[in-house]
Order: sequence, then C-alpha cells, then structure tokens
Amino acid sequence: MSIRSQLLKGILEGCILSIIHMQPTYGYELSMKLQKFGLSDVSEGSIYPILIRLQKEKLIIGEMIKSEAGPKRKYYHLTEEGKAALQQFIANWEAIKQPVDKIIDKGGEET
Amino acid sequence: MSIRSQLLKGILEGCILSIIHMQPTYGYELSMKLQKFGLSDVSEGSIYPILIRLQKEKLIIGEMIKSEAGPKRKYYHLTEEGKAALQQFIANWEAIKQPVDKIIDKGGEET
DNA sequence: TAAGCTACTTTGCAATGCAAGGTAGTATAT
DNA sequence: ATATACTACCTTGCATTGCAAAGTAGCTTA
Repeated sequence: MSIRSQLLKGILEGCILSIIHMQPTYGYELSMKLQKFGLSDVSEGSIYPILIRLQKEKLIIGEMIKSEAGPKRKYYHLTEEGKAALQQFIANWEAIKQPVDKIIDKGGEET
Repeated sequence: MSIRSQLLKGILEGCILSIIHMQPTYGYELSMKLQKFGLSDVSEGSIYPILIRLQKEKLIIGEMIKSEAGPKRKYYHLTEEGKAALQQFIANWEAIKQPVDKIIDKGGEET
C-alpha cells in the first residue's frame, strides 16, 4: 500500500462526488478523470466499491446505458442528498486543510 | 466515528511530525497544540498510538523528563529519518491538495 | 481525604484504499 | 476464424489508521 493511500482516505469519496456533480460519469471514465486531475495511482479496485457504497447511501444513482462502441456503461449522477454530502465534504476539507497548512508551514522548514 | 476522522487518516501523523519538529513536545501537550491549530477533536487515543508507532519506526525519540509540576513527561524529538519523513509527508500533502482543490473547485459549485 | 488536573497506556472496533483476480463485450489485426 | 487488446464492470481479503473507552498513577489544592 502506497504512502499516498492513507492520505486519500475520505478524500477520494468527496472527489468522486465532485466529478460526478460536474457531469454524469461512469466508473471507468472516473479513473481516467482522476488521473488527469493528478490523482494518478487510483485504481478501479478503489473506485467501484466507493460507487456501490455511495449508491447504497443514496448519494448517487446509476443507470446502465448502451455505448456506441464498447461494453455498456453505468452512468452515475448525484441525488439531492449527494449534493448536500458534497457541500459537507468541501466544508470538512477546508476545515482540515487550513490547520494542516499552518502546521507544516511552521514545522516543515528545511534545516 | 466522526466524518472528519477519515479525512485525518495519514494527515495526523505528518502534523505530529511537524509539531515535534518545531520543538520537542510531549503527548499531552501535542493534543493541546493540535487543538489550538484547529484540529479540535483529536483525542489522546489517537495521539499516543501514533507516537509509539513513530518511535518504533525510528522517526522520533522519546525521553522521560521530570516536570516541575505534575507527572513526568515524555518529550519527543525528530531523528534525521524523521526529518526526511516529514519532508516526504509535505510533498505528498501538496501532491494531494492541488488535485483535490481543482476537483472541488469545478464540481463543488452551488446549484 | 477527596477532587481534579496532568500525563501516559492499552484494547478493540470501524472505515477505507487497494492489490489481485475475475467476467464479458467490442474492435482490430492476422 | 482466431488472437490480441481495449473497454468496462465486479468481488475478495488485507493493511492501515483514527478513535472511543477504559485504565493507571502522580501531583496539587481544598
């Protein structure tokens, strides 16, 4: 397990909600979008379980749609609950980011 | 378990390294410093296990020192390995923060 | 003597990312 | 036709980590 994995805990879920909020997205596409954004080592083994969980929690809804080229795709979109959860995630993220930045700014100087 | 807990995973360890890097610190003091920085709900049950782990990994060294008032305190300071680990953490943190900010900036707009 | 603070420690649980492996449809090349 | 590669989905089991809860013990003050 990579060091980064631990940092991603709790973050991935919010990122996935956010990407789906931009536009309905299917799992495989998600992994490529995350890569483009710079979260390069996120595998499908991380993504699909999260999608299933989010759907159980009724934050997203998935629909199988035929693809013109290739296997069928399960497009997900946010529910109203999902939108609320996304806003909550963003608030939590900001509430963590600021203290952490302050802490590493003071303690992380090179010696 | 609070929602924030998940976001803290992997982050707390780096923050603790960073605070100890500013100045040798003991466990109880750490919990108060984290509070002041804004990580308010971090309990001792989170901190001491991390300190023990960091010492096992030889990133920090603890020394019991008599207190003028109250029980003895175990002051921790960073090893060279610990300083390297801190720099590594900061790099990982930056590498996560930027993509996440980009993602929630685009997907997190209110509707 | 009691109460309250300081300070450290341990146990066991819950949540989550991920490696690894699997299934199957489609497209392209040989 | 057959093989290869890509698309796309799903599942199992593990390792890590934060934390609630509970405990131990010294010091200070009333």
